[in-house]
Amino acid sequence: MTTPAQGLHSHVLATLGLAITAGEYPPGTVLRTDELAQRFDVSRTVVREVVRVLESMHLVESRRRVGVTVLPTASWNVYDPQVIRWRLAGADRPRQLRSLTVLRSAVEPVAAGLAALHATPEQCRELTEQALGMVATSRGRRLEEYLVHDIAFHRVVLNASGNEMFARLGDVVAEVLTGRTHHHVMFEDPDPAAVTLHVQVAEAVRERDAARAEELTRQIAVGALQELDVLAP
Amino acid sequence: MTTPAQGLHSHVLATLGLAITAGEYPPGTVLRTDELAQRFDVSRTVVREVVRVLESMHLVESRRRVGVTVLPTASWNVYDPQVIRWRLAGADRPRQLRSLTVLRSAVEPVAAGLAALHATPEQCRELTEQALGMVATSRGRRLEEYLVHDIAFHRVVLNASGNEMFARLGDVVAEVLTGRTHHHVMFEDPDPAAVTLHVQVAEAVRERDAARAEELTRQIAVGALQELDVLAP
DNA sequence: CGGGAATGAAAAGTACGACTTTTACGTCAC
DNA sequence: GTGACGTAAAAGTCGTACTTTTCATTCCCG
Repeated sequence: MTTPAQGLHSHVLATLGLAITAGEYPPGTVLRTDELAQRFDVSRTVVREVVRVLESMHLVESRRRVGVTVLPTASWNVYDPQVIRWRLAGADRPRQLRSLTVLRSAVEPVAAGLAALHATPEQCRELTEQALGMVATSRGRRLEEYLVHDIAFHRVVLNASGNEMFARLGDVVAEVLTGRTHHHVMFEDPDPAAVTLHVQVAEAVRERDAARAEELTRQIAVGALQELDVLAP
Repeated sequence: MTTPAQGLHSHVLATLGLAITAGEYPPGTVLRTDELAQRFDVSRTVVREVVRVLESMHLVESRRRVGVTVLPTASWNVYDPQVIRWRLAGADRPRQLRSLTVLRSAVEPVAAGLAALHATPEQCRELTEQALGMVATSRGRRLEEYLVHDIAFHRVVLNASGNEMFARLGDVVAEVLTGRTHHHVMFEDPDPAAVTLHVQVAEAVRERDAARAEELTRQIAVGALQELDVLAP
């Protein structure tokens, strides 16, 4: 249960962050720093630093004479990669996967369209390479290898879009894809239609066909959403 | 230069965060906690807590025997509202506005489509009300009032989408709209076409016409992007 | 002359204790 | 019942002492 931790701070932060995002402390719950220090057997100094970080993620709010109050989900920094990781590791992983997939379905098509306009030759090459890698590993239960190419592919698209906000979603997409793959108990091979679409996106980007790249990526997104509906209706 | 600050921590955090995001410390710059403590005339405790928060935003990295290293822009948590605010207040505000507007153009149409499916009657009412408010204040240089309605409108759409990730972009949109309005020196009235589109989006959502809501919102987004191109080509 | 191990020191990490400041809450007078 | 007031609880701040990690220099041996 308790992570090894290379540093007291990390350990306490991970434990508390996970517990809060998992809903173990309902919103409104108040924690006291002294109590936490005692519970984790660390100094108040360490606890205070952890609380400050949690506060910057809007998971908690610290007020004098009251204590550290757990905030409602609505105010959490749900874009913080750390928060995303905690939530994906916790109880409402399905809900979280759905939210993130919907976000992907909005962002990635537009990113692909922009990538078609801005991708460097190097990025085009990389894109094609990853797409081919997906093809090569799409049969014979080589899901782990497939996943690597899939993640790399989407990361290149997001980076090539030239938009910094899109680029930073690379980690999120990686988490989603990883979560999805590992959640399906990894038996079936990936959808052949999806594989083909990825190859076509690489083509469209190489040919600078923004509209086509966008539309194809939208189809990939639709597929991902449908897959979710099948899994958790 | 130094913010008033109700709390030493907030003050130091705001000052340092702003300085770093403004690029005053190029990536690779190392700061030492003792030095910072001296500079701000606070204890090392306070500085350490600030550094921990900055670290959680991936603005800096703290390593033993080395110090606190400023990280390159690519690793910053650009979705952190605090980081967004700092950057919008700083030097590369134009770049930042553009990035965020592109993000909006990807997200809001999809959100509007979902809103058409999920909006409660109360949300529909609110949407119509804000759209009408925009119409009422769109003439006679009542830009401040117009802005309030505009922000409220987009916030309702994002919330009504039922997707938590979208909902949390409400603050971002608010910042973008505010920044845009205040940056145009506030003389001209808003584009009448945009006003009409907002009214129509409200209609489409009320009538549960997802495709139309999405398409209309896409047009709003296109308008916003063009506006940017005119301002900063 | 080169490379690897021992050594030293610099800076962050952790701990503790004392003190300050804010503020929720209960009390008492009106 | 309402409002002023005092109390105490908890976070905020500080200073200091100590530990741990790790970079860099040096020195020894091959």
